[in-house]
Amino acid sequence: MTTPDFETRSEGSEKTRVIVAAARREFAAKGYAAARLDDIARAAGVAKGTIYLYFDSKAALFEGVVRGHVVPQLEAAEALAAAHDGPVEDLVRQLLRTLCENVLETDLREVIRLVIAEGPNFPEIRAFYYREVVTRGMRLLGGLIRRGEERGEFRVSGAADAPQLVMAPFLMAAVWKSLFDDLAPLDARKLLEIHLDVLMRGLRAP
Amino acid sequence: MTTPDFETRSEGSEKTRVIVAAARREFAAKGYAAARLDDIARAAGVAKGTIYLYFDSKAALFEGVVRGHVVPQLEAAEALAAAHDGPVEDLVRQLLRTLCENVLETDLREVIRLVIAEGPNFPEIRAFYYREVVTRGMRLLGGLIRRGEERGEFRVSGAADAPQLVMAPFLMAAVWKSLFDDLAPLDARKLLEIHLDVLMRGLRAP
Amino acid sequence: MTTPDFETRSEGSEKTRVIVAAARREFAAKGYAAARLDDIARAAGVAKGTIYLYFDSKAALFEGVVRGHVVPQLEAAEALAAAHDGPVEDLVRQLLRTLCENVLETDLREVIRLVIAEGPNFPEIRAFYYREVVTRGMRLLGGLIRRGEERGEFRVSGAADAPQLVMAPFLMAAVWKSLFDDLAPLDARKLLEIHLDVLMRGLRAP
Amino acid sequence: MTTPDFETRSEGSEKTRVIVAAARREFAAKGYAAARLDDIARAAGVAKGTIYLYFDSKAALFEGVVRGHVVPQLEAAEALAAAHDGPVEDLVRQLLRTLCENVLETDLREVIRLVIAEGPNFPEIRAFYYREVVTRGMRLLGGLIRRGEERGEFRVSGAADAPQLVMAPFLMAAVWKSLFDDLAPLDARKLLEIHLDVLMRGLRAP
DNA sequence: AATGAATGAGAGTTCATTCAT
DNA sequence: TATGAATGAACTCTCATTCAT
Repeated sequence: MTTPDFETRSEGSEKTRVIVAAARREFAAKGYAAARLDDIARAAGVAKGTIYLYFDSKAALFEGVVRGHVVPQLEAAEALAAAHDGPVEDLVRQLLRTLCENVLETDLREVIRLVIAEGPNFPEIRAFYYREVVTRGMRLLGGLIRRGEERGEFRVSGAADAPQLVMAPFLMAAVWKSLFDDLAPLDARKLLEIHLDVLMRGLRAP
Repeated sequence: MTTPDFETRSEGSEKTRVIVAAARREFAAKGYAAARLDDIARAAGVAKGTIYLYFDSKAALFEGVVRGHVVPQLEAAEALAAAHDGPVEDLVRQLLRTLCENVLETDLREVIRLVIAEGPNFPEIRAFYYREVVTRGMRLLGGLIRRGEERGEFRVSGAADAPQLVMAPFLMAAVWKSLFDDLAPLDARKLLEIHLDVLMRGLRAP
Repeated sequence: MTTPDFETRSEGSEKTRVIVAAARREFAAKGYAAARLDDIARAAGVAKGTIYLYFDSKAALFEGVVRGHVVPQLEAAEALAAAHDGPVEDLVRQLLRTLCENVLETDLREVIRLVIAEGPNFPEIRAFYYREVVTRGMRLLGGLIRRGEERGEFRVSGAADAPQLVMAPFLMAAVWKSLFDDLAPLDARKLLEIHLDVLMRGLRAP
Repeated sequence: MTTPDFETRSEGSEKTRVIVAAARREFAAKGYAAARLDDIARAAGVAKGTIYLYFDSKAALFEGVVRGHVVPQLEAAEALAAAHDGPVEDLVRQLLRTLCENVLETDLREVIRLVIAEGPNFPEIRAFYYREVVTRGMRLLGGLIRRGEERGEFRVSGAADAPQLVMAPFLMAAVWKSLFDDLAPLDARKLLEIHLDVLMRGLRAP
């Protein structure tokens, strides 16, 4: 009757994964409110009632979607950073390129839009996302900038306290591709390359 | 089914303005689907049916919200740019500061979040926003960067073709404040100042 | 505040007639429930509120429609019968022909359909119609058949007690033309002529 | 939006039959527009939403009512005619008596009134009724009259082309009983007997 | 007398959730 | 574990009626 705990849920069964994947597609396509459990069930190839064996509610399913797909990306980034040795610039470039490939150019970017869209209605998702994604991401990037300053690669600017600036064009690209790509396709890689060029020149020690 | 034209709607009557303002607050707080016309009517101090004297449907009301409040900001920016004479850097700084004050620090920033959130469900709003806001904004900024290059202020980089980079931290701040400000308040002005410092250093001619 | 009485209402003013005529068209086209006062007002060239100066309610307006247009037909028939001297058959033929021309082939036949359609919801209309139209019509026809029997034109059958039989094809034609005329046009005159031939042969004394 | 096909709907399930029966009663009592789905659901002993599992809309439910209950009557009549051998007069008398018993004296006669009342608003119902009921009925009766003429029972009159005349008193009785039976009860059998007497005398060969 | 903006009760429809099988 | 028929609360939208002007 109760919902299996998070581990069970997100890694337990193949069926869970199928449902979450179907839910991600429907939520991304219609938004939280307009997505129908009927459609999610059909897309997942299960009966509607079955979803309730794995998730307490539509809201819990939505949480499952957000939880299940973003954190791994960040963990990969953290691992990359930990392993890296050498110029910070190279690492930052590599991180953004990887994210571009794995997120911007897949439907994971829609999960970002969903968090933006539904955040105010889902305090727990907002808090989870802030805690598990935003904080960790900002800490990672802030640390890299500081490392660059210490290595003498970068001049000392306020940027270590504003790591959002590194990610801002990434967010811009995600939003653009979600909203306007049919009206004006965006070459996200190119945008990010120009961003990195300008940013690095702006950060570099004289 | 169709929306009365923009002039009629947004400037027609005091009542229209009251309804749109109430709708903006409700949509911002709950999102399009979860906002209830009952609440909008109550907040506007009119009866539910009255809304339908001014708007054909909930969707049309939402369009009214988006249409009515964003374009004027952009027009102000265009006017500022047209009137400006002198270093481009100063103008760009002034534009972002003005937008920060008028949008980021008011509930207009919620309209941006609403467009992101509901865009996929409202092709007309998406198209309108792209046409009237995004295109015009990008054209304005791209033109400024090019002007800076011609004036010898900026080196020639690809940035004139990626004016999104100038606005990206603005978008980031808008999203952050909408989602996380209670968890981690963001000083948008400071973020934008650091952004401008780094950006200008990145753009400036050697 | 109160509604002017029936005389005032139905004969008092030109405006009343205009409203009732517009109402008849709308009720005939859409039925009572689906007809909108907005449309009736527009068709009558008056404001919606004006209708309420002449009629207490939508129901009262509907009553006005039924009252105002059927009784005169019957009175004309009664006058014709009173004035007639000669074979009953001729008179009956003339009556049906007149009704055909004045009712079946005008939109008055829609009023008949409206009474059938809405009767159960409007006890007063039903009672009025029964009292002022049906009873009088049946009395008239029953009297004519009896007169024919007395005159030796007709054999004595039960028909004087079933005057509905004379009118039944008239009702049939009214309904048919209202429902099926676009699918299968009915020549009401011809139908009535055959009816009269068969009927008279059936009634005639041997 | 579309209606599931006839077989599925009217014979599919017991539940369907229960809903349609309840709907018939409510529609007959109030008319299409004034009947409330709440009441239909309560009368059927199901929840309001359940109706939508079986019918796409109120209109589809109404179609179900009309479709489900009239055609079988006609089929019975056709079977009777096919099986009959002997004087046409006997068969016609028998047909009308059967219809009187099965339709006029049951609430099926209300379905007829509903078709008259709502036909103009339901083109599909009108077309269905014309095609499946009216046409077939007229063909059947016209054929019988012609058979009578060929057998020498009837003289050759135009009646074979006006089979509506046979049914007209039936329609009259249906309408009368629906509208006026509380004010002036009609003995439908008696009316039809007189009709048949007069009609047969009118049709018979000299 | 006439207007038409405003009202608000009421209806059809949807869909997350439940539960007997 | 899995199903899907059934539920009923909640929503948007309509429109007869009112009333200040």
